[in-house]
Amino acid sequence: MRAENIPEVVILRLPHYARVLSMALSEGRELVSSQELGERLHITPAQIRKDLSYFGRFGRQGRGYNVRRLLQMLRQILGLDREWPLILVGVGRLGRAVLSYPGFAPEGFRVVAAFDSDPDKIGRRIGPLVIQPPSQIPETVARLGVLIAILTVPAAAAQEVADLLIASGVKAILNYAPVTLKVPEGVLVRDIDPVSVLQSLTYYLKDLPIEPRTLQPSLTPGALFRPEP
Amino acid sequence: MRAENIPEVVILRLPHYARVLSMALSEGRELVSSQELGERLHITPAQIRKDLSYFGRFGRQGRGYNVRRLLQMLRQILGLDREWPLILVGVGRLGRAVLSYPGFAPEGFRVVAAFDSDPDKIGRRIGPLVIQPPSQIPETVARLGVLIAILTVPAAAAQEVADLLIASGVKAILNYAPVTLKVPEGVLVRDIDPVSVLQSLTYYLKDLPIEPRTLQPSLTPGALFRPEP
DNA sequence: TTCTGTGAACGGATTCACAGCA
DNA sequence: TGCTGTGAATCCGTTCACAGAA
Repeated sequence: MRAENIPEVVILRLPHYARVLSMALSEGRELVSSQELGERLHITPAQIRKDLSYFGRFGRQGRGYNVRRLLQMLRQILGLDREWPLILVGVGRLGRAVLSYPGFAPEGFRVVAAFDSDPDKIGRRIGPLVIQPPSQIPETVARLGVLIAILTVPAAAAQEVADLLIASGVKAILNYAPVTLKVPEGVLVRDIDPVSVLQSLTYYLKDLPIEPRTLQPSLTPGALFRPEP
Repeated sequence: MRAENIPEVVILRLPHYARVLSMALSEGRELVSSQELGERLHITPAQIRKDLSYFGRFGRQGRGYNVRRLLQMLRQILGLDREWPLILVGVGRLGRAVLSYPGFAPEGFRVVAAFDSDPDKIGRRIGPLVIQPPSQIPETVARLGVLIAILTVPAAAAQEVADLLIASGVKAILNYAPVTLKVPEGVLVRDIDPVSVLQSLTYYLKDLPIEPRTLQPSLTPGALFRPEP
C-alpha cells in the first residue's frame, strides 16, 4: 500500500511491535505469526497484518513473519537505525528524573544537553552534562542538529520555552508540562501527563461496588519475591 | 443523553477540560464558550459540546458555560471530589522520581505506601513513607482501601507484581514498565511509556529535509529568562 | 493446511448544521 | 444575535472474510 495517509495510531503501535519482536528474538524465535504477536500485545491479528501492510509485505503465507527481518524493517521505518540527540529543558526534580532514566540510551536516544533558567543550577553538572542557560539553546540545537526536545519546566514557563525551542529549529517536543502547547504546523508535540491519566481512571472507579476487602490467606505471597532455594 | 456507552476518548478529554476551567477560574472568568475552551485545547467547539452532552446540559444558550459550575460538575463526574490513596511498587530511580513528583497531591492523589523487593531498601524511608516488602501489599491494599497502583518495577518483574496487586484488590494500574500487562476483565491498565512515544515521533522526523541550521541573530533570546527590571 | 495481504463491510467517533432558547 | 444541544451526515479506523501463496 505504502500510502502517505497512514493513521497516526498505526505509527503509535509500531514501537510496540518492535518491542515484542526484540523479545521474541532474544528468546531465539525465528518466525512469529500475527496471531502470536497479537496475543502478546492484546491486538487482533488482522489489525497487525493491516498495519504492516501499509509499509510493504513482510510475511510469508503459511509461515508468518521472520522475526529478525521484520524487526529490522520496523526499525528502519521508524528511523530507529540511528542515534537521536535530544535536549532537555527544565532540570527540576522531574527533569533530573528523566535525565537519569536509563531507558532512553539503549534505544538510541541520547540527551546531549540540559538547560535551566535558575542561575543556581547553571554550571552545575548532572552526570556528563553541564547545565546551561536557555540562551544557549539556539546555538546548541543548531550545532548538534537536535530535532527533539524534552520539556520538563513548570507549566507556567512551558509555552515560552516551547517557542524558543521551535525558533531554534526543534521539530518535536515531548511535553511533560500539563499545558496544551501552541505550536506551528509541522512541529509535533506529545504529552506525557500521568495526572490526567489518573483523573480519567477515577471515572471508572468512582462508584465501584464496595467489595468485602478482607484479607484472604491465599493471597499472601509465598515463593514470590523470595529467591528460590 | 447520560448514556452508559460513553467513548473512552471522551473520558480522556474531561481532565483537560477541568484543567483549563481551573485556569479560567483563577483568571476570574465567570463564563466560557465551547469556542474558547476549544481554542485553549485545540479541540473543535462541537466536540466539546458533544462530549459534555453525554453527561447533561451544563451550558446556557447564548451565554456559554458557567466556569465554576462546569468545573464542579466535571470533578464530580470524574470522581475528583475526594482523595484517592495510591500505592507505588518499585522504588528504583523511576519510582523515587514518581514519589517525589509534586503534581499528584494537589489533585487529590496521595501515595500512601511504597514497596520494593530489594532487602537493602526495605525499611528505608522516602519522605513520610517506609519502604515495605511486596508481601505487605495485600494487607495494605485491603486496610487502606486502595484501588489504584503505580507500577515502576523493571519490565521483567512487572507481570508478577501486577498479578499480586490484582489479587490484592487493586482495580487500576498506572504502568510505567514497557510491557503489555495481562489483566482480568474489570481491571484497568494505563501505560506511560515515553520511549515508545519517542520511537513513534522519529517516524515523522526521519527524513525531514535538512534545513540550513545556521544561527540567526534574531533567535538569540533577549528579555527571555532575564528578570524584568 | 496454514497464515498472509487486502478489498469490503462495519462501527464508532467527529463534524456538520440547524432548531431552540436567552 | 450568540451560543448551546443534538440528530444526521461524514469520516476514518477496525474487523471481516476470503483469495492466494507456501
